[in-house]
Amino acid sequence: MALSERRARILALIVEDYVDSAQPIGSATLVARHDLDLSSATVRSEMAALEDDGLITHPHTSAGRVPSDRGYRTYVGSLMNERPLSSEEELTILHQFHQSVADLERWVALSASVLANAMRNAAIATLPRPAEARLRQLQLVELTGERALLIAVLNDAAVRQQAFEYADGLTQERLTRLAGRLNERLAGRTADEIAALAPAEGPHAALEALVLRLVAALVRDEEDAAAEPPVIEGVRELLRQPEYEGDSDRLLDALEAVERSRLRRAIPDRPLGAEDVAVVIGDENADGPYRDMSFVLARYGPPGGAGGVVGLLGPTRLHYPEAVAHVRYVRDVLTELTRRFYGETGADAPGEDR
Amino acid sequence: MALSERRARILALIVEDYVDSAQPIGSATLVARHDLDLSSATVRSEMAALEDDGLITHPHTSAGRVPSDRGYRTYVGSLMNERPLSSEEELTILHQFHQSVADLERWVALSASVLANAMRNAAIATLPRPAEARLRQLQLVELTGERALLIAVLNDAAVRQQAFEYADGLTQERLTRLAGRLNERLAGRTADEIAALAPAEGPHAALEALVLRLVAALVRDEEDAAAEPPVIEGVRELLRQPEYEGDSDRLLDALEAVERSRLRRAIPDRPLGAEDVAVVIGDENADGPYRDMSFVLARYGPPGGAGGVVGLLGPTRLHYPEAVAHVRYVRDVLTELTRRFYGETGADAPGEDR
DNA sequence: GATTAGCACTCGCGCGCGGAGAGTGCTAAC
DNA sequence: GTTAGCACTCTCCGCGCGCGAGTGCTAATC
Repeated sequence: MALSERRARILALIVEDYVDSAQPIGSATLVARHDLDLSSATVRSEMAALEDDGLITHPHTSAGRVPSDRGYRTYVGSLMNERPLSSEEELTILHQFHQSVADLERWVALSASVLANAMRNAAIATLPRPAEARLRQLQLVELTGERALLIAVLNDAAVRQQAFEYADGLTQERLTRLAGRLNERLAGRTADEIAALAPAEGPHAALEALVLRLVAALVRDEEDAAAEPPVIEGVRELLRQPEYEGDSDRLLDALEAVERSRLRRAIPDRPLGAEDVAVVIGDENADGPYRDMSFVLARYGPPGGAGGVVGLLGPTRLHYPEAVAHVRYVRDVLTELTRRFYGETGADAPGEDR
Repeated sequence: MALSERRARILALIVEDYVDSAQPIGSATLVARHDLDLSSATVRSEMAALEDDGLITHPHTSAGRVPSDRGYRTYVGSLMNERPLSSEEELTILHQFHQSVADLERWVALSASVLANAMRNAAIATLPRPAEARLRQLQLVELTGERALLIAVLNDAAVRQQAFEYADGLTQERLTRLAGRLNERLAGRTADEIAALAPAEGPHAALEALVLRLVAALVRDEEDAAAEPPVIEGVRELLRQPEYEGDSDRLLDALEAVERSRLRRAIPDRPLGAEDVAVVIGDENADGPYRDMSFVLARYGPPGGAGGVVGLLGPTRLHYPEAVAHVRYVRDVLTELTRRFYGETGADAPGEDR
């Protein structure tokens, strides 16, 4: 079903004009706008053929054409010209990162914010997750004699905490000693390894067992990419898109789509490691509210190392070339920042392949 | 300008009917619905008087009456019957807390969620802030030889972290020793006290000075109630209210109003300590997007101790009696949970008055 | 003097209609 | 294969109209 060059050109023009104008594109308008050496009648017959191929549709008989999801897919897959960012655009983006404080969590949120602003759509980003979570160090802090706080530092420099109760006389001294002993045994271990350990015999066995259980759970959570929902920015930009104008129902649907807990389930497994920038269009999405939206996603972080996902979310009517270019660039910036944050000799050195 | 009993009764009925139906209330409807021993004509003249007093208005000449902000204020201030929750309702709420894990942050979010569900409106809650932040313990963890992580546990059991760089040979051993020394000097101190300390003389003075600065900043941040924006739940419930139906512009305005960063500035200083449950109606709000919304807020947490704010956000057309009752009850639950979390002998004992 | 019945009047809302405009699909000629 | 021409289809928008809810005023009643 290879498209003739002319037909492909027309599809591309329809996509681009429609993305710009949000109006169905008629044959005459198309010819006029682009000074085509074709009559509108010819364009009409090509359009009819494109419609037979399922690449464009009619909202109704007497309206212009609109790309279908398959039309967008074809456009993204083989028709569009990637448009690398100008160095000016790159500088504008870099500038925003340089103005921010040196904090990875802030950077992740900023990435989404930058993308959202540049593309006038919603953007998402997940906090980095290590390829493999290992405990680096733990600390126990007495709170009240019956309550204590377990603090775990993981190999990716994340800090997790968990309060717990233990009826039987907690003192800071006892906790500090226990933490010291456990650190010797647990440092550098994964959740599975920690869970497999038996507590040392002795008067503190019960407390130690409790702490072991909690640590194992914290470390396991850290590996779970779905544990923390992604940040989302630019919801208002998204909802201001013409697709939602005056249509409160669709607007509320979209609002449901951008709920963080829902996004968490919708995105993470998508852009598999190597893939450059993944585009998921309309009905390629499994979950209902995303069926008329598109994701443009990329994984950031050094290969095999700690990483997350960053990208755009908008109606299927997206400026895909710009979107891909922006996501790629922001991803690269974020990868570099991640690498620098964890140190060049990062905890998760390249070479481990999962 | 004391209202006659009858006039007050009519105002109350208008408020209640309008809150229920979201439709302007006409004189005849009012009489019919409540079997009043009055003719619609009498009610009409009372309505005219209420309108002269600025307590109700007309959307247009031939429509029924709608309470004005002042009307709501009068109703809330002296007309409404407080409606304590039934024990059934209380149980439903308690049940939701008991099903959740024992984590204060979770509880705070849950409070908002419970309120939002019960009242079909948005609800907000801020994380507890101590009346006075003191350092409990700190820990230093080496990351890469040039980067390290500072972890501070505060008296309210909050854990804060901050990565930092130090060019000159960081080893875990050196950091652990420094942490031990600093803990002896800093435990129980406030931000100001920490900032005033001079680093000990010696080879580690520069590093110690750096850490001191960072710790002081972390502790100071903790006292700042505005540091962390409130959680918000039930946005969709709010936006489904009839005031926004089919009116995308108002809907987007409301969406702006529920942005966390905006809420942070809009709420915290409001419900001053002792006040029971504070109601802020419509144009009593200073910030634009809240001018046609109402807050029902309460402070939670033991008096003088760590606490935050929890409450409702909805259109001015709110079920105030139910809202106040729900906010009060959830506040009480949250206060109790906070107290229990920090221990009965909590770090911030009652008696300190700021 | 307060209350009420009666009535004219107002105004928003929903509905059907008609014309304009944009665009299509088909056919016949180039 | 391409194009001019044309009939046809639909949406959108403005208009007028009648309905219904509700008001405000007046005059009669308790």
